[in-house]
Amino acid sequence: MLLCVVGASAPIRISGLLTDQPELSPGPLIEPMPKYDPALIEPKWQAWWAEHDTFRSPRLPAGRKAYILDMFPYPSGDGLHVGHPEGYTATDIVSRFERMRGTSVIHPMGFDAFGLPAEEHAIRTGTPPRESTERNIATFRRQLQMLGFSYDWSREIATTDPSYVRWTQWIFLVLYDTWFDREQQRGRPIAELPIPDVVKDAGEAAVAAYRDSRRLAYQSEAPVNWCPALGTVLANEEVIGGVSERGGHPVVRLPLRQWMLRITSYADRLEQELDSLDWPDSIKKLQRDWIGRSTGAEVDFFLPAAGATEAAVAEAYGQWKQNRAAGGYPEEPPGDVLRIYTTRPDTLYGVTCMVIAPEHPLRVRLTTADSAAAVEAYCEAASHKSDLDRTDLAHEKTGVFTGSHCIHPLTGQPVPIWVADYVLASYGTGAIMSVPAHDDRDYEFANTFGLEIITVVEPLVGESTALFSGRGRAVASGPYTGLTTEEFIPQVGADLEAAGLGRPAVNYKLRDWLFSRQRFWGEPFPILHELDDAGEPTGVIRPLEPADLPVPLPELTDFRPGQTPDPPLSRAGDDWLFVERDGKRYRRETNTMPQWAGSCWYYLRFLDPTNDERFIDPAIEQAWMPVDLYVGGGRLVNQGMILGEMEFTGYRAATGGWVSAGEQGAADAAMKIAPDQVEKQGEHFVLRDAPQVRVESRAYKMSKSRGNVVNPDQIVREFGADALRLYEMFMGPLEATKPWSTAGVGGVRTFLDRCWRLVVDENEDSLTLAAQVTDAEPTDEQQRAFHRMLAKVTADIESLSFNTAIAKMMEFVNFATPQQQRPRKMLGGFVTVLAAFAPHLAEELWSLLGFAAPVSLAAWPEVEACWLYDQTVEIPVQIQGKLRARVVVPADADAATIEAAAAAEPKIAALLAGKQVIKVIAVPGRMVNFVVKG
RNA sequence: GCCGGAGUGGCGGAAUGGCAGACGCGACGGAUUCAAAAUCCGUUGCCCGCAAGGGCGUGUGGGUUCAAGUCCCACCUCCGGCACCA
Repeated sequence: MLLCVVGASAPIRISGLLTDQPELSPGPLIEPMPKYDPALIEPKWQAWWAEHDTFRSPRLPAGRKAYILDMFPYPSGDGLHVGHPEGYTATDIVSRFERMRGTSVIHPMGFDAFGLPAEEHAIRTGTPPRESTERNIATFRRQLQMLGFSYDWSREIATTDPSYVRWTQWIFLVLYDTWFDREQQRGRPIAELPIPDVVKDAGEAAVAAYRDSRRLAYQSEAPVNWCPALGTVLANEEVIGGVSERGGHPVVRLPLRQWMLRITSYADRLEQELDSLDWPDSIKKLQRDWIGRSTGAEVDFFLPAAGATEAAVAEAYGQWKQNRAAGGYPEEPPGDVLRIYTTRPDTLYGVTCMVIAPEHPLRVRLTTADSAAAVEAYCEAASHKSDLDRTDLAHEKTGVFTGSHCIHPLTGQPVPIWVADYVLASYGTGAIMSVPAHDDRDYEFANTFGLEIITVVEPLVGESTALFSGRGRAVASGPYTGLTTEEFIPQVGADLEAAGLGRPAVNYKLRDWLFSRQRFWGEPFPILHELDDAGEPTGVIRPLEPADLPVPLPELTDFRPGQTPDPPLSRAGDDWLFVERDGKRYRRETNTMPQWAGSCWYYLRFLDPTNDERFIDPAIEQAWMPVDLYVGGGRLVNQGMILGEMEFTGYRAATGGWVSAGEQGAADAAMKIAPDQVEKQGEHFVLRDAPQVRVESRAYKMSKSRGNVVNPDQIVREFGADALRLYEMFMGPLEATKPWSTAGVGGVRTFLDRCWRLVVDENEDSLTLAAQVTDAEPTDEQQRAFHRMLAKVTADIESLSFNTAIAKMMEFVNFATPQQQRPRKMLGGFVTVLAAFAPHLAEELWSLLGFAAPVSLAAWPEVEACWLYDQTVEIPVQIQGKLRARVVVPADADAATIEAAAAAEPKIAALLAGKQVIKVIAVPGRMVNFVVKG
């Protein structure tokens, strides 16, 4: 330390800015800088931290550990907006705080870099997505570093890195090679799938097909939103009112071969595991609703041959029932039945029509010649509606009669079959029995089309109404009449099962995940399609070997979509597209994976980002997981948790498992948010209902309402990074939606200026410690002020209440500013606390005070409890609960003492005179209340 | 429609059932200055009052309690999520 002491109590001149260690010198001497100038000190300390690897985390934690994870940002071309640094600053404060308390902290950052915007940019400009993505990442990295976040940058990853893509593709291979064992409730290698004898007997192709039907990753024909004019497939959100959001072009729903993930296999297990998770009930409920488990029954309705006479129908129906009674209920619905799912099999006698989804496979067959034109027109129109349109708008019921009937399995009566888009093809069996008297939607439908309404349930109490969807007692229900709903459902379920006409069933709102996109900028699938001699696909699929990974993206010059929904990769050169293996010719899969394929496991790769052997070393994972703090989106938690879970299960299955069964509960919850402080905040905080959405929309509102984007670069230039960080934390609790106010940044900047002046004399020409900075011991008053501040800030960081922590630091500065003696020891302690929030300024002040850098790794001060309590306290005195006076009493005075002191207070004595005191409540150390009469 | 969450000064927001409005912004006053900026020190919920003092105040209406922003009931408003899942 190059200090030149001019006089005992004279200002201390500092000719070097830092310390006496030459290797720590920040480089060229900076001109005298008596004013707080973040533009100088912030880059200086960022460079220092980088040079000294200040925030590098160990490979394995030593002692207490904290995995502090941020939202995985998509590096958009616009760079960071002011919404981003909020969560990032919060986690950075905790990271710095924990580090200073000696915790092993891992706090990484990376980029979720696949995605649509880069591709659209490529289409517009011809720039390859990789180029623009790398440029955008560079901007993001620069901006994040500019804000002084204490990331371990040596762990930076991007989902687009070939070394990362490799493992994303590898995970897919594991999923492809895994089936879900319902009995054991876990994934197992496909080779262990028991093959039924009937399948075995049918030959190798049948066995392969059977396996394919059980794999966690499988192909299916799923409807997508195809916009011919834009030449692209659109997400549901991009389709509004049947036309594309951009351009207003018509959109059709058409089935395309897609890759799916069989998450529904996990529905029960996920729901059960929710019980064991230590999450707020509201979040659990959200999750539970999302899984949407419902129980009920499947029932088959007999479909007579078209045009058969009444007698022939009766005959065939009788035969069918006999066969069913003998052969039981078939796994898959045969062609002669319409299978429906209902949660209320007790309303079977109230069925007045059947309704199938427009996409129902039997639709064409069930449509009679007379009705064909109307049904076709209806379904054509429905295909132009996205799922969103069908559900979003006013639920006006539409539909059309197919012209045919089925036979009621209990009454033998014919029931008309309609097509209506309020029935979703993707749920249950895609067909329902309509019971207008006891279902809102069916009631509306029946009213719209003048269908019969038959009441078969009456409320247990009160009057019967035209529409009653509650539970009650059965009427007009044949042998079941008189049963309550609770008795009826199991009874009829058992009867239907015995008769082979139906069975109890469970359904989920949760759907299997669509895992493929017809896009360029995503991970290619490590899958080959076998071709025959004519070059046509044989339908045989061959996964690549792990050694073949990563499959790179081909070089394309034209990223534009084509006239058909063929993915851009199908236009790749032959050298990429066609592959030979074992003398057979293959064509690569040309779909790509969705953005979340890479982003759902980023938190694992951070722990072991350069591992070439595995996607993560199990020992490392076991040591660092679970994530201790995550401030980000609930939606991300949803999908992250569940996909993470699914991949984990697949992973364990594939590798023989390294997580013992007993530990699964804890390890499975990949995004589990563990530390106590989060629980204290409960749902208000980290586990907000859908914080990601809220954060995004907040940023949107901020920028929209102000008419321009608030750019962090500009704020940092004007006020400094420390001021921006502090502002984001100070304006309110973390979970609240806060409007951006540039004036508020000025307020916290003033606070930082005041911190600066506690240490530096601004009136001198050169950088000079303030004359008040001394080596004296702090006074008792100073000790009290400091330790109270310290205790509050420490507790507030633990509960993530940064706004009140900052308020307390401001109070401390307000206290310290007029102090004529400001002991170096006290200032050092304050700067240590400040370092978690405004690290650049803190480092600078720390050095100026003569301590060895970095304060970022200095020990967090211990709270000395003896300074937290006064000898005396001032307590309120109330009469009838109204504040009338205050008295000063010893802090440890008992109830009788303070009561006496209160009664003796002149004003109280005057008010009590002539009144009868009925009761006195005296709480030691808190208050006294007199209850009087008269 | 269903499920959450929230309503406190001009504004952002504090407040284990025990002094409502910490802290900051804004506003006002003072010191400093030739003057201003900056800085420092004050005042600042509303109403009545020269003052001492008093009254009213946490979306609305009830309730529990010696005591309610905080707990209970009903309602209003806003925000968020889910939403034709049979």
